[in-house]
Amino acid sequence: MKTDFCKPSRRSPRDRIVEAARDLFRRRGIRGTGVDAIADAADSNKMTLYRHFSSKDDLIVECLRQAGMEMDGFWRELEDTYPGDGLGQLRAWIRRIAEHLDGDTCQCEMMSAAAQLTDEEHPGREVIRLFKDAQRDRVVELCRRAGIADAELLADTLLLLIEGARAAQQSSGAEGPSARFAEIADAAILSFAGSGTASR
Amino acid sequence: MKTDFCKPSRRSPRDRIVEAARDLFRRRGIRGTGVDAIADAADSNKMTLYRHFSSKDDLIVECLRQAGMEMDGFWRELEDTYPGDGLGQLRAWIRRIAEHLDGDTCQCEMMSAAAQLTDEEHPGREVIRLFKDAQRDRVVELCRRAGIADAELLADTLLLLIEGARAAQQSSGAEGPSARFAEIADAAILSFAGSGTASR
DNA sequence: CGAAAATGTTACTGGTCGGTAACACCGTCG
DNA sequence: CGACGGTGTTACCGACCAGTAACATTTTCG
Repeated sequence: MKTDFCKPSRRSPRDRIVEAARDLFRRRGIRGTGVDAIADAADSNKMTLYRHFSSKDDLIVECLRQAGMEMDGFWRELEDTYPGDGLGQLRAWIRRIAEHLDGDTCQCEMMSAAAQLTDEEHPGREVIRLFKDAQRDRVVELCRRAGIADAELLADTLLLLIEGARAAQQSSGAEGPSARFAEIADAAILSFAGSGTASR
Repeated sequence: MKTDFCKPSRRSPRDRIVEAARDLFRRRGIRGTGVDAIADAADSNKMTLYRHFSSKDDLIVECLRQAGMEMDGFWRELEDTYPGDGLGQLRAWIRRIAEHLDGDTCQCEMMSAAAQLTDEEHPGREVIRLFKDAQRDRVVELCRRAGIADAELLADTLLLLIEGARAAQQSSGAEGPSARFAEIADAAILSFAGSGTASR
């Protein structure tokens, strides 16, 4: 039995390290974050870190994997909330992103990581690629279920708008073009939904 | 009189340093590029670099400034080619960006720099902010001249699509959503142009 | 309890990086 | 010529950083 009644927030060192790493990577960047700082922020130490991860790159990959799994969880959550309702899920997705834009932390580590892992051979890039591909497939499927005629085109449009909103947030700040992201994305959906709805 | 007939490509060390820095920053990232590598690539040396720039950050700022000036030149070029034709300039702008997407180098250093300069106090962030604001104003003006009713909304839409295309290029590769950027952007312009044209 | 596994602590290595000092070189111009 | 400004070369400093070794401590569990 775990005696976690007095330290309920205390998870395993490994989990704390990954959590701390993700936080620091978001705030200070991947290259700008040293392993000592990660271990320190995780209230652990460098040795324990290197017992769980063979290298910093290994830790980076794990962080990206966890970020991807969290997104998967969100997708499932959406499916549960709007079962079979592609349009509802699309809209909820957009709403969620718009909310998270205002937050200080750019929720999607994938994009900023892609900008920082300049080495094309970095193992993390494969994780990013797989995630993006899966995300695109999912969005295309949602568009299709929403009865959009050219589902791929709307999906790509929305994906571009989303990545753009995140990027604009970083370069132009919250008052820049990203401020009207939700409005713009909804308009895109509307214009596609109006032009053609499939059979069922 | 300068005897530059035998070395016409040899510009001043300062120019070569900035050029080399911009190239390396694009390819290996800002944090991933050391000053030694820059001086070396510029066929110069670290001392000369530090005689022209007080620090690496100073050099970064100069690189961003030059990138901004090049874009200004492109805007003027557009105005000369399509004088007074907002729609033509918008379309040419999109075409140009789409072409540059395929290239190996992400032409706009501003965005990737924004992702890498995690320090909010970095002097380069001010340059980026100013550039983005000016760019937005310019695009809004073009939309207005194109007779778009809600010029700001189309401008923000296009800006999001463009930033998104660049970001998607980095994370998903050239075959991702960015492949259809031009198509999507043109469709956005069309949908706005159809819904309302101003007086003159 | 007692052994084993996991975790923590300290100190270290080898390398990189931003930045500087001292000095030598080389063209220009008076 | 000679002074001088811009440039190149070498060596160095201090800070940081990824990763490791050796040892002490705590936790887990039979």
